[in-house]
Amino acid sequence: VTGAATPNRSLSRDEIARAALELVDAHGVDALSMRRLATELGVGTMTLYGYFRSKEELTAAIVDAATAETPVVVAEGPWREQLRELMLGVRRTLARHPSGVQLRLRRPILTRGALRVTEAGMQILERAGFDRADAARAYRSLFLYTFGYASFGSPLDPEETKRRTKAALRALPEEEYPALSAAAAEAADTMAGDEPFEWGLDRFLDGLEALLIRRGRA
Amino acid sequence: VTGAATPNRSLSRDEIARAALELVDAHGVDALSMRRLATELGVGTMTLYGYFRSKEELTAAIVDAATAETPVVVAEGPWREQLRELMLGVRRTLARHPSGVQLRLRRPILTRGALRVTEAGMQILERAGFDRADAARAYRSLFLYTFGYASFGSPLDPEETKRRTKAALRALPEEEYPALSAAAAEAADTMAGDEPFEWGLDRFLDGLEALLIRRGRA
DNA sequence: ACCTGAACACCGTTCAAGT
DNA sequence: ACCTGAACACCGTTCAAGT
Repeated sequence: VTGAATPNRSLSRDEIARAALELVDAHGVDALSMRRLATELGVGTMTLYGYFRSKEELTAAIVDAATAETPVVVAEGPWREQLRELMLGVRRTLARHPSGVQLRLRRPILTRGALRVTEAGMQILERAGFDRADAARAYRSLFLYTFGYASFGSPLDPEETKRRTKAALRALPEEEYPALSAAAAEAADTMAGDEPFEWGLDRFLDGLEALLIRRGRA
Repeated sequence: VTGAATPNRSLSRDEIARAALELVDAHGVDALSMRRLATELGVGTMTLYGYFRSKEELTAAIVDAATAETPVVVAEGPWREQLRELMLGVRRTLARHPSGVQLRLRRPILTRGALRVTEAGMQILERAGFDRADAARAYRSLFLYTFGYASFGSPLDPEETKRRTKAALRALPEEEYPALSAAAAEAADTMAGDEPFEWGLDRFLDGLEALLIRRGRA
C-alpha cells in the first residue's frame, strides 16, 4: 500500500481475515497463500505471523468472518416458517462464500459467531414443542443437509452444471443404468438452484412435524 | 523398489490410485504429493505423469476408487428399509475414507462407479411410487444429507469430539445463548456416532412417506 | 516492540535427456 | 517407448537481523 497511515500495528486480525476471505472468494482456496496475501496487503510475508500463529489459525478466522454474516432474524409466524427462513439464510451465506465450505471441513467450528444460528434454531425448535434432545438432533440434521447442499455446489454456473450432468447421464449404458438414463433430465435439474434445496428442506420439515404430532405436542 | 519384476509399464492407474488412497487414509489429504507417492511406489516422480496428466486427475481417480467400494445390495422389503440400508452403506464408505470427502468437494462426480448407488436409489424410489422428478429430488436430498453428515465427521474419536463440544457450549454466556447452554449435553451428543445420523434419516424418510400418501400413491 | 529478508525443506509441473 | 533428473516457479515457517 502506498503511504501507510500508521507505521506500526497498521493491521488487525479482522482486516487480514477479511482480505483473505475476499481473496479466497475471488480466486479459490488454492490461491490463498501467506505470501500472496501479504503482498496483497502491502506487507512482508512474515508480518502476518505477528497476527496469526499459522495458516491454520488464519483459516479458522476466515471461516469465522464468513459465518458471522449469516442473518439470524427470527421472523414471526409458525415454527416451520421460522426454521425454513433460518436455513435459507445459512444456505445463502454458504453460497456466497463457496470456498468457505472447503476451508471449514476439518473440524467442527464452535465459535460464538457460528453458534448464534444454532442458538436461534434451538429456540425455535423448543418453542415448537420438541424436547432438548430432539431439538438438538433436528437442528443438527437440518444444518448438515444445508451444509451438504452447499458443499456440492459446483463452481460452474447452474445452467452449465445441469447441461454437463445431463450429458454425462445420457452417456451411461441404458441396460446397466435404466432408471438414471430415463431420468437424466430430472436428475440434472436437481444439481443446482434453489428449488431442489427447498424441496428437500420441506420434506425434512414434514418429517419433523409428523414426529411432533406423534408425540402429541403439536 | 529392489528388483522390479517387469521393467516397463510395471504400474497401472488403478494401482497408483489405490496406493494414493491408502496414503491419504493413513496420513491425511495434506500428505498427498506426487513426490511422496512416487517414492512410496519406488519410482521417479515424473513416472506418475505417464499415467495421470495432473494431480487433479489423480485425485479424481482416488475418489473413484473409494466410491467404488460402496455396497449396492438392494435388500428385500419395503422401500423405506431399502433406501435406509443404501444410505447407511454410503455413510459407512464415507466414514472409512474421511479425506475422500475433502478431495471430492470441488465438482460433482459423475463416474460410473459413483452412479451405481444413484441408480439403485432411483429404482427404489420409482418402485415406491415417486415420479421421476420427485425420485430425483428425493435421492439428491438424501445423498446430500448423508454427505453433509460425513463431511463434518471430526478427525477426533467420538467421545473426544463430544467432550470438547460440551465444554465449548458450557463456556458460552448464558444470557446470550440460553437454549444452547441448557442443551449443551444434548447438542454434544449429536456431534458423532450413528444415532444422530439415523435419527435425521428417519425424519427425512417420514417426510417422503407423507408426500407419497398425500399424492395418493402409497 | 514491531517488522522482515534470507534460508530451509518442501510443492506441481515442464523440458530435455537418458535407456 | 518408457522413464526420470534437473530446473523453474512456487509453498509454509524458522531464525536472526534489521529499525
